[in-house]
Amino acid sequence: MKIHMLAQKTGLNPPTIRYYEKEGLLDRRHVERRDNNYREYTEEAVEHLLLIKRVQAAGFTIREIKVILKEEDENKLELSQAIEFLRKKMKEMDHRKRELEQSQSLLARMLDNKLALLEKKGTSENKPLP
Amino acid sequence: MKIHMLAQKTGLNPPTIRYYEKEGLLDRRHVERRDNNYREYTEEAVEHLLLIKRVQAAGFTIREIKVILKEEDENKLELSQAIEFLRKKMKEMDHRKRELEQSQSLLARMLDNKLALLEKKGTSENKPLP
DNA sequence: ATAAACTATAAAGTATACTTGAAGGTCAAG
DNA sequence: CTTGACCTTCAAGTATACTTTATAGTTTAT
Repeated sequence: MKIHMLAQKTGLNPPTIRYYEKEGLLDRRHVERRDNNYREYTEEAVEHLLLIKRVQAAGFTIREIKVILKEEDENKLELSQAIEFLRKKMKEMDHRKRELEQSQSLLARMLDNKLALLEKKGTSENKPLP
Repeated sequence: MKIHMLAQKTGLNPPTIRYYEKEGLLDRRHVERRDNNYREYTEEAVEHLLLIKRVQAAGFTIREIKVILKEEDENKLELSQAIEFLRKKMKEMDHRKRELEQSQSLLARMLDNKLALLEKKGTSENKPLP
């Protein structure tokens, strides 16, 4: 499929996809060139980009994603490094999750405070959401 | 206390603290000027900055933090807006948490795969972490 | 009293992750 | 065979969140 189609299927736009390729996030499993120099994408590319979106939303940088998603070259040293990296990242994600939870309860308290304030200021027009 | 002290207590550095002030994240509750034009920080500033760090780690931008942490001006309209904003953000955080969890199980699978690969390639020198 | 350490401002620089713009090649339809 | 919708590359622009640099005033220690 061509870049426009892939863009539609992934919710990204063409320049972003080209940018990801330039940054090394796509390889021969996902894209090749046709005679006219147009990029031709595989179905695998769709999954790959959706995965990138998810991992990125979880707080990874593009360079980090590149490290964890790159095609395994079966090199033992790099494999060990990738494993170490993944372990480290899992810990970081635990940490981030805890921070997220703490911030969430913080926001909940702030929300309560503000709701109480609103109550106090104008009881009549106060309409809490259903 | 002066900026250097606050920096030590919060793990930020002075330029960052000045930057936050410039961006409107600190107000009269946290900082004032002395005769020599030096900033004088309150103890409240320490808590405030630590809170900013936490909320930021949870994925908020500085502008968003500014909105949720700014001193309540007791204006009903802004209050309602802040409440709406907080509700929206809580939902976003739920979403981010789910994505984090999904990414985590994804990474766990990848880790398993890589560990299996490592097994296959060289059983002798393979030392899984304790 | 003078050097070292700390403070101030303003402006420029950096990194990340894109987005936009310019200038041109390709292709399908009328 | 040209128009319009795509495709290409490369360079420059944007937003966020700082960091660094330059220049200068203030305080503290010897």
